[in-house]
Amino acid sequence: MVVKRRFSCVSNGFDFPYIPRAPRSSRRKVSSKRADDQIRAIDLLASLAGKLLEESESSSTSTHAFEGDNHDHLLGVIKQEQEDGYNKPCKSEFSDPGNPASKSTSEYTSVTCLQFSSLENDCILKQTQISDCKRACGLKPLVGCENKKRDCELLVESGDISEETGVVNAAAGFEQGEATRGLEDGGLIADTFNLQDPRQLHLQSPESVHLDDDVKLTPCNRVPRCSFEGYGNHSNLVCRDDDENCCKYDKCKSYRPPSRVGNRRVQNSVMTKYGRAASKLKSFEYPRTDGRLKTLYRKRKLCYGYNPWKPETVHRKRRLSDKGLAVNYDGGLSSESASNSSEKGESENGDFSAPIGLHSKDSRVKLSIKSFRIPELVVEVPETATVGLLKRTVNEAVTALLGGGIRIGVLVQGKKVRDDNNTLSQIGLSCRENLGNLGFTLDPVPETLPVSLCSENPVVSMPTDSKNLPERSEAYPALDSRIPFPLQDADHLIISGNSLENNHELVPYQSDITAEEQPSSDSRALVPVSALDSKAFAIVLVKDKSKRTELSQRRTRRPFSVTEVEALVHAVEKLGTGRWRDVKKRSFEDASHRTYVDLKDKWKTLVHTASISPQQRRGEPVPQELLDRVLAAHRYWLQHQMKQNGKHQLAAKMVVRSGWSM
DNA sequence: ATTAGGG
DNA sequence: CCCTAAT
Repeated sequence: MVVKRRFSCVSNGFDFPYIPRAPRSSRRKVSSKRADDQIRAIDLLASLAGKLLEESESSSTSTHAFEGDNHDHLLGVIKQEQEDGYNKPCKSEFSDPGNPASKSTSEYTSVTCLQFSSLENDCILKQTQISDCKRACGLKPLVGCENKKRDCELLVESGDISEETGVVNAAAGFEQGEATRGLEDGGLIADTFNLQDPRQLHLQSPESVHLDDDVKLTPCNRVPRCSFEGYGNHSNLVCRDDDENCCKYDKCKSYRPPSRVGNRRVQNSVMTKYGRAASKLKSFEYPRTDGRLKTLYRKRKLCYGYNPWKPETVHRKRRLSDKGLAVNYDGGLSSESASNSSEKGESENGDFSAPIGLHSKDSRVKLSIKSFRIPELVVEVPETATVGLLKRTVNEAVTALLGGGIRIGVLVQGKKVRDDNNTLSQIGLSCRENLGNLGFTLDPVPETLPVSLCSENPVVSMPTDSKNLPERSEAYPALDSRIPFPLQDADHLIISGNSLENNHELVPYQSDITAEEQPSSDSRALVPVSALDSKAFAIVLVKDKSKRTELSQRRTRRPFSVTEVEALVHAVEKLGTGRWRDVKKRSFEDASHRTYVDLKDKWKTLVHTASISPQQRRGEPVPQELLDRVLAAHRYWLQHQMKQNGKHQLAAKMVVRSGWSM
C-alpha cells in the first residue's frame, strides 16, 4: 500500500512537505480550434464588409451602407450631420431634427472638454483640446460606459476632405476596411461626418468648421447608420463588447494644418496604424506582435469596462468600490447642446488661414467640444475632508475613466479654491447643503517636457519655440512653420498650469469656463476653437500626458527587500513552487502590493540571480545564504515536480493498460 | 481566480 | 512588472 509521505530535504536542514500537485505541463498554449473558428468568422465578416463598402462607394448619394443592419448592440456615438446635406452620411435617427441649432454652418472642430455631474451637482471638468495640434495622439479611451442600455461617449472629431469627393469627414483614423471589419465584427462603430460642399467650407473658414448643435449621442443599444465614404476617411470608433459594455476610443487626431500640403503620407501612416489597431482590438486572434499594437491592446484593458469577450467591467468596478468609490454611469452622456461658436473667430484671427483652394484636398476640421457630461460620478468624502482629499478622490475617479494627467480643481460658486488644506465644511460645503455650489475643473497636469510626449505617435510635436519649428516642419511637411500657430507659447502653458498651484483664497477661476456656465449650463457644450486660447493647447498636453500616463500604468517598481526575500524563500521552502497563492497567504498576507504573481516573478528572478555570478547581479544584494537556499529549494522542488510527473505518467499508463485489458 | 511561462 | 494562455 502506498502512503503519501513527506519528503524531506536533509541536506538543507528543512522539511519539504509533500503536496501533491498535478502537473500543468500539458497545457497548450493555443486553442487552435477556437482561433480558427474566429478567424473564419472574421474573414466572413470582412468580406461582408467589403461588399457593403462596394455598395456604399458605388452610390455616393446613398451612403447608408449599413442601414438596416441590426446593430442593436451598439453604443453611443456623437454624430453630427448636415441638415441640408444630400450626402448625409448617417441617417439621423438619433439626431434632433427639431433642434434649431442643427442647421448651422457646419464647421467642425475638435476638442474635448468634460463635464460631469456628481451626486448633487454638475461639475465641469474642463479639459480643452484643440484639434489643430498636429499630433497623432493615438487611440485613447475616452469614456467608457458599462451600464446596460446606457451610453455615454464623447467623441472628439476631426476630419478632412477627401480628395475624391470633397467630402469632409470628421474624425480620425481607421482604414476603411479595417474599420468596417471592426464594425461588422460587432464591436466597432465608425461614424463619418460629411460636408458636401467644400466651397462652403472655404467661405466660412478654411480650417475651422464649427460644429453646432447637431452633435448627438446615440444610446448604447442603438445603432447609427454609418457609412464610409472613400478611402482616407477618418472615422470614429466605438468599441463595445457583447455585454453592452462599451468604450469609446478617441481616435487620434492626426493634426494637420491648413496647409496646402496634402500630407497624405503622414495621414496614411497614422491611419494604417489605427487600422491595425482596430483590427487588433476586435480581432485579436490575428497575431499582431508589434509594440504599438501591444500598447494599444494594453490601453484597451485600461479602458474602463471594455472587454470584447468578457466583462472585465466587474473587476474594474469592484476595484473602485474597494477604494470606497463608486462610479456609476447612469442616464447616458448628454451632450445636450452645442454652442455656436463663431466660425468667424479663427479666420478673423487669421490663425488658421490658408489660401483658399490649396487645402481643399486636405482640410482639417476642428471640432471643439467644450464640455460633456458624464452621467454620474459619485464620490464620497466626509465633510471634514480637506479640499485636497476631495481633489484626490475625484482625481482617482476621473482617472479611472479618463486616464491620468488631469489635475482636479475645486470650484465653489465658480471660484477656485486654492487652499487644499481647507476642509469642505470650511469652504462652505456640508453633506446636504451647498453642494450645488460645488464645481470641479479638469486641467492638464503641467508638462515640463511638452514636446515629444507622444513617443508612440511622434507624428508631430507641438512647437515650443520658434527654433524648433524648422525641424518639425522638416519631419512633417504638414507643419509648415509659416502657418501661424496660435498656441506657441509653451511657457505660458506651463505657467498656467503651475499657477493653479498657488494657494490662496477663493479666486475667480480664470477660465473661459466660468461659474455661470458650469454645471447645468448646457448651452455651450461646444465652443469655437478660437475661444480655447492657450488652454486649447493645454489639452494637447493633457492628451499626451494622459496617454503617457496610460502607458506608464505599470505599477511602480517596488524592489523586494531582503526581509521579503527571506520570507519568500522560507515560504517556498515550505510550500514549494507553484503554490503562489498559498505563499502569498502565508507570508505576504499583509503586503497588499505583492500579488502572488509578484511572488512568483520574484522567485523566478531569485533563481536567476542565484544562478549567475555575483558580479552580474544588480540591485540590492541578496545575501548569498538566501540565494543558496533559493537554489536548493528550487532544485528540490524541481526534482519533486519531476517525480510527480513521472508518477502521473506511470499512473496514466497503468490506466491505459488496464483499460485495454478490460 | 491561479498558475506557468514568455517578454 | 506585464501579458497571455491554460486551468
